[in-house]
Amino acid sequence: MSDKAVRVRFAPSPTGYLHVGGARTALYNYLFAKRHGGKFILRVEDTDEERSTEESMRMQIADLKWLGLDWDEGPNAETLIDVGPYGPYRQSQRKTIYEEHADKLIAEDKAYYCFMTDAEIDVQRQQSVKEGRPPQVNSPYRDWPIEKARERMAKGEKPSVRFKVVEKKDYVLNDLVRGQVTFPSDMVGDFVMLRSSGMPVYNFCCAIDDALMKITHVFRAEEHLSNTLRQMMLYEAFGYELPQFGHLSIILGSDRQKLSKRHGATSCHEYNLNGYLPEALNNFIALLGWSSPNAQEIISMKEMIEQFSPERLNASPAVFDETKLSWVNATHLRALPSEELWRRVEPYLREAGLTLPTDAAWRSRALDTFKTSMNNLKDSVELFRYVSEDKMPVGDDAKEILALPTTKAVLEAWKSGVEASTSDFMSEEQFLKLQDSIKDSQGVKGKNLFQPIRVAVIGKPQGTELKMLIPLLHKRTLVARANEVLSRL
RNA sequence: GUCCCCUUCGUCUAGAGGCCUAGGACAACUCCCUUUCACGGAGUAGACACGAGUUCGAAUCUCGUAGGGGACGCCA
Repeated sequence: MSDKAVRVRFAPSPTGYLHVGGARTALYNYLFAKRHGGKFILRVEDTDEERSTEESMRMQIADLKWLGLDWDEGPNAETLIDVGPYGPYRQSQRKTIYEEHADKLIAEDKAYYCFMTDAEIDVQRQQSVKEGRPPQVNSPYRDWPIEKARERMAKGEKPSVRFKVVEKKDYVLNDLVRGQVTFPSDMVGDFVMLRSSGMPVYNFCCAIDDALMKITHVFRAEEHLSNTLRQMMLYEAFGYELPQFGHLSIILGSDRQKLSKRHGATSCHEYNLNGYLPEALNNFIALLGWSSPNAQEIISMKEMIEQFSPERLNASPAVFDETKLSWVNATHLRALPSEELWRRVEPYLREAGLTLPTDAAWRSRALDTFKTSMNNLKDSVELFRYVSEDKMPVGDDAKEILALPTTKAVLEAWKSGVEASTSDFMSEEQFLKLQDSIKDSQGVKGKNLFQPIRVAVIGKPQGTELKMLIPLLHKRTLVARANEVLSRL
């Protein structure tokens, strides 16, 4: 590793929400920067005018913030105003930089104006494929004198600018993840640097920006591996120093195809909405392609920063396993102190419109009894519905219990017992005493005793322990629910 | 088609030539705890893609085959 100050970047294109694959790329870059006391830069690759939107940029920024992946340089999360000495950080605002670079290469005969039309390019490509060659273009404008090109431009024609691939040789990349990778230069044809619209193309601005922003290490997805050849050619042409590259394996869906929308939730935003904790998502995606040296499965951001090293990055693709994510999430969730858990759960409960007691002791008690059955924050809604003052639905699975010959008497005894209680909330001991007295007076025990009571409390025969549940419910709710069930008998 | 990358339990992975009778985690299954459900605890089952080579010795190195993925855009 070089002794230069570490500078890494995450460079998303703003087209929709942040994808989990992008989040993992961002995470690794962030971890590497923090591990080495370096800088983490956010650069927006918005050169595709058709698809890029500021709205998407805001969405991705919000997702990054949610994950806690804060950047040192780049657009400010609220104002979008650039922060840092190497701006602008949005490629659409760097056009003059790219033009100057293109002009330099044209002047040095390392690039040229190309007037080929889409149709001409298409014909060539098809011809190449037919002849078993790679579908590269051979531009007839490659060796045109510059004056001739300028004449046509003066007439209003808008050419693209292509890089001139000249020397036939091998480019050797020492990849941090894959080791030595050799690309023959004829793997690519003369590629476009500047579109006829004047907008630069990914490979061109990526190389220039990484160089100008003094990026030292580039962790990015595997699909960019073969792009690296073009970028190496550009670095060479400009005489810039090449950063270190690490090409990450891609994330697959359960069918082993590249993870995409049809696999279900793929954006961080959806996981956020569905009640996943950012620390859990970070934990889970980090382990898709990286492993902790001490085999930790549950790991905090702080620990990941301490432990992260590219040598433990895995080059083979990984399947995104929702079931394991769910476990990781549940584990993080249960480890949260109750005040913190309440803070996270509260928006979901509020959205569901539940009427709940407001005192802290009640909340923490409720959380303690429910968190073992929660896999995500959203699960809290159904659980808290039981202890809210709201009407509860009585499920079909309660029918069998309600049909028991002893049920009616048990529930009448239950109801009058609750009504006789002197406090608003029964204690665990009071409940146990009441249950015992019903057992004695009705001669019913076991399942036939506690299941009807549970139905009269939560509307279904299975669930949380009654002695935990009852003290969370106000007397009037208990009575109302007992009445509701009794009315069905 | 051409080039590049990848291949260890169902899934994520450990593994840097002898520590491997291949370890861990999720999931599955069994048992324990428990008047239910969940949590928790203890177990069981389950993998080196295939074929050659190198070596005293290969999951690990080399080559080939097969399978998967990526790139070959005026997308990123």
